[in-house]
Amino acid sequence: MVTPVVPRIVAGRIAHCERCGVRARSVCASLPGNDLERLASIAVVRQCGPGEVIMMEGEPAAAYHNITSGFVRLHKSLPDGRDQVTGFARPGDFLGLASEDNYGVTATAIGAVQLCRFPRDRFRKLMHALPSLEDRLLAVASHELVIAQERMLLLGRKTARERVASFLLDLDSPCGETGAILLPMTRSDIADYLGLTIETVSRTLSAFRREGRIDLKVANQVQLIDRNGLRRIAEARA
Amino acid sequence: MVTPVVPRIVAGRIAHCERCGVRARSVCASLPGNDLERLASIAVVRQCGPGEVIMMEGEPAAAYHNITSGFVRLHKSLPDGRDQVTGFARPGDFLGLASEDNYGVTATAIGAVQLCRFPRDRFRKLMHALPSLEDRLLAVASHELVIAQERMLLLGRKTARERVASFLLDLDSPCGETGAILLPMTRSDIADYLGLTIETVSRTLSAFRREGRIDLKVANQVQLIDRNGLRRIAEARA
DNA sequence: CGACGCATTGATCGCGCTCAAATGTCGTGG
DNA sequence: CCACGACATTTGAGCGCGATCAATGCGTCG
Repeated sequence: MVTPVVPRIVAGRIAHCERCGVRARSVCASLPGNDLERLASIAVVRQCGPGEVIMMEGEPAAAYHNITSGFVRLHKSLPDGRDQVTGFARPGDFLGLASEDNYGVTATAIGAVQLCRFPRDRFRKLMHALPSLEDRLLAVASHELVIAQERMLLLGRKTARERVASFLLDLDSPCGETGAILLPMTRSDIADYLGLTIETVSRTLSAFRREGRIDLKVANQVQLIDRNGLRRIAEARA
Repeated sequence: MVTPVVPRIVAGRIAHCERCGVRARSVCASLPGNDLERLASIAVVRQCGPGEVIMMEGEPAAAYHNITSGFVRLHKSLPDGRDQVTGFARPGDFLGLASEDNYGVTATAIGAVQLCRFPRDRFRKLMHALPSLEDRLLAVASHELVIAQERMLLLGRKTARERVASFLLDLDSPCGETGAILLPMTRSDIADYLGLTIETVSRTLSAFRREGRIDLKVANQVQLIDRNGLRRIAEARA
C-alpha cells in the first residue's frame, strides 16, 4: 500500500494543521500559526468511503468542509434521476461555501476521502474574528463564480467535441506538463459533468485518439499529444 | 415620460445614497449612516444607454458596480459569435464580484441603465475597513454560486420545455403574484440565457399558451395561469 | 406608406441520445 | 493458472429533439 503524503489520522480526532499537506493550497493558508490553532480547535477529521455522501442537497448546512485527501463529486439531481455534476473537488478545496441555510449541491466521495469538518456556527464566528480568513473565502467564492460562468458557457453553447477538449485541458494544468492525466472519475461522472452521455464522451475520446490528439493507455489515463489542436477545438477557433 | 423612483442624477456626480431607492436591496443595506457616507464618497454615478458595455470579459477589473436602475445582461461569448447569458442583473444587484484581476463576463445594458461605479482599489480598501460590507459580499457571492449551480443543472440536463418553464417561474416571484410578468429582455436574450435558440423559445412559449398554462398579451408580457403545471414541468416531476 | 427589427410559424437537417451488443478490466474462487 | 461474473467502457444502428434555413406576421418609426 502506498503511503499517503498526509499522515493517516483517526476519524474524530483534532486536525494537526502544521503537518497538513494541503495547507498551502487551502483556505488555511491565509492564517498565521496561532490563528491556525484556533481553526484547528473547531475542526474534526472525517473519513469517507467511495460513494459516501458528505453533504446532501437541500439539507440544513450544518458544516463546512476542507478536503485533505481524495476526490469529491459535487452534483445536483432531477427527480427522474438525471444528474448534473457541478464540479469536482480536490485536496485543499473548500466545500459548503455554496450554501445559504441549506446545501445547494450534494457532495459524494469518489474514492476514499479525508476531510476537516467545521461546524457552521463556530466557523462563522471564527471567520468574523479572523478577517484574513473571510478575505480568503471571498476570494475563493469569487473564483468559483468565474469557474461557474465558464461552465455555463460550456453547458449552454459548446458542442460535444468542444466540451471534451475543454475538460481535458482543464485537467491538464494542475497535473503538470509531463506524463499522463489520471482521471479519478468514471465516464459517467465525466458525462454528468459535461452535460453529455457516457457514450458520447467515449466516442469523442476515441475520435481524439484516432486523430492523434490524445493517447488512451488505459481508460482512466489520458496522455495529451496535440494540446494546441485541443485548444483550438475547445475555444471554437478556426 | 414616467418619473423614475430613483431621482435622475447627472453622470459623474457623487451618489446620494440616503435617497437611493435600491439601498434596501443592495450591498449598501449592510451599512449604517456614517459608513454609507464613506462608500458614497468613492462612488461615481454612471449612465448607460441600450447596448452599452459596462464591463468587458477579459479586461482588467477596474471597478465594481451597483445597479440603481435598469436591467443588465451578463454574458460570455465564443469567437464564432455563440453567446451564453450567465445572468440578468436588476436594480440593487452588484456587478464585478465574479472577478479576479480581469472580468470574467461582459455586462451589457439592456435598456437605459444607471449605476454606481466603485474603483476597485478604493472599494477593496473600504471593504477591509467595513466588516459588515465584506460579510454582505460573501453572502452575495455564496448566493450567486447557488444560482449558478441551479443553472448548470438547467443547461446540462433539462429539456427545452423544462428550461422555459423554469425561466418563467424564476421571474415570477420577484414580480409578485398578481399581474403579468414584464420581460425586459428580447427572445434572443432569453435564448442565450437558456442555451436554446430564439425559435425554440418562441415555439415553447406558444405551446404553453396553447396548453393554457400562460397568456401572451404582447411578446414581452407573460401572464402565468397554471403555475403548478409549469412547476411540474420545470422540476421534471410526474 | 415602406423599411426595419423583432417575434412567430413552417420545413428539414443533424448532433447527440437511446437502445443494443461487444469488448475490456478486475477481483474472486476453484 | 484459468474460469467466471460483475461492472465499466467501447462500438454500432437508428431515432428524436432542438438547430437551421426560410417565410410570414406585426409593431414602430422615418
